[in-house]
Amino acid sequence: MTQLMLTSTVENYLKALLKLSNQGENRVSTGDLAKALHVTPGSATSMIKTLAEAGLAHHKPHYGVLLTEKGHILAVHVVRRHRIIELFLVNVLEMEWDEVHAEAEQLEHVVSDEVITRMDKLLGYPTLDPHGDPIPTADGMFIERPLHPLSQCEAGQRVQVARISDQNSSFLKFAESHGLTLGATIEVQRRNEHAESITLQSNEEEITLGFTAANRIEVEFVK
Amino acid sequence: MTQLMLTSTVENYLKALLKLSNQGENRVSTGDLAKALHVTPGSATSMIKTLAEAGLAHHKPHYGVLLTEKGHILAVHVVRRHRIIELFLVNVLEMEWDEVHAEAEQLEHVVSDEVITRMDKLLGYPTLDPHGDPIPTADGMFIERPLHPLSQCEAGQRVQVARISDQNSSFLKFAESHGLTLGATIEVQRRNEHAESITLQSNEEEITLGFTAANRIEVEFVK
DNA sequence: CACTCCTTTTTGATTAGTCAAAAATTATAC
DNA sequence: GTATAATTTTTGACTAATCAAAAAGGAGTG
Repeated sequence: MTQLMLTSTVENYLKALLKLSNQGENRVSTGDLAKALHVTPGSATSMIKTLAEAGLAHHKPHYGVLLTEKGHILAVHVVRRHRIIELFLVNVLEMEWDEVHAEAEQLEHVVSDEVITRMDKLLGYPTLDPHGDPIPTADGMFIERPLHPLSQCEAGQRVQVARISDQNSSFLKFAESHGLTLGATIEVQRRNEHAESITLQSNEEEITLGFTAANRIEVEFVK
Repeated sequence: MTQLMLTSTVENYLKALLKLSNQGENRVSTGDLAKALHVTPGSATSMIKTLAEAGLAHHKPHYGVLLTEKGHILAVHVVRRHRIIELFLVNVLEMEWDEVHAEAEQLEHVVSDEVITRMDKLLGYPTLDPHGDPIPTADGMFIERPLHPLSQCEAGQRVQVARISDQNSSFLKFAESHGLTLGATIEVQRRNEHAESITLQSNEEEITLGFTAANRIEVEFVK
């Protein structure tokens, strides 16, 4: 149980582990972790061992990694900082929603709890960040909404955009320019299973998205 | 002229060099630099060589260091970021003036120009930070005011506190608790050259400061 | 079971920044 | 002007994080 500095690097590994363990089965493979962080598998292995020694992750060699409770709590707090900062940059500093991710990625590692507390207060204790992602509470709770990936919606369905979980600035710009912003109401015109695409009516215009793109947009049904 | 990453470490060396070259004669000694940054002289020497190779400092071995124009510009920009952040933390996030220095010390290395520009605008293009230090303009100009160290004021003089250039939180708390805040008007009661102290009337109370403490407080004369 | 393929781990090297301690240089004192 | 003190530089070693490439492990196919 060696004591470990919570460097930016360590925090980024924790965040990636949290994200990856929530999609698909729980255990995270070294390869997936390495890809998510743009490092070689060897680098990932060595950091995994470091995290395990510090009691932040369980590691069964050749099988997979998983955060411990301690590691999970730390990771959630990094996510909380990130999302509060994003919302702060948009609501207070009036930055564009597509440029705040990169900025928050830097700030999340250096901003103190004191500052996060004050931002949270100034923002009125928000529950969602500018992309519709839930902001964990100060004691580490996520409030998840029952949302549906746009890629799985049927023709004729009227839905409301609730979350765009892509951090790529150009995708966000594209979405916005076609009326796909949080809260916008759109209607699914048709699906094409062979083309793996879905066509929407949004903002007086028709737009077709591939399933993978549509998968990154989550919606609520509108009756 | 090796290209150099502007890491936090490098920026801190540049900032320290800027500060030290403005007090006393221009050249900065390795020892003073090391002390300012709490590193050993050997560490300072090695970073000085790195800075010199990158064209950010001139180094004459065993004599001293000095920033080049390029290094100077970079250093001033770090100071600008620091002071805008400090003011932002006090004015927008309502933090205490004594706790913002440490926070800004971290943030100054990661906040983007975009964010600084927006903070600057939101604050109304300020010229002074919460401690009365001038904020350099975006093109690197300092607007210095003609101030006088409190330690050199004569008995009977009425003065206004204009700058408290100490980054130590407990000193700032102490000053504030005795009415020594920016803009406060105080009167010098007497000096004692042997005791190296100066006694002031401030806020209905009398307070005596040693010359070194009083030296960190700068004032304007009030007629 | 044996062979291949893919993934993971290990090994050895590299870089930035640091320290401790030895060596070199400059400054001070008598 | 030589000895001593103080400062600066050099040297060698260490840590965190990384990569490239070699070695080891596991899974699937026949």
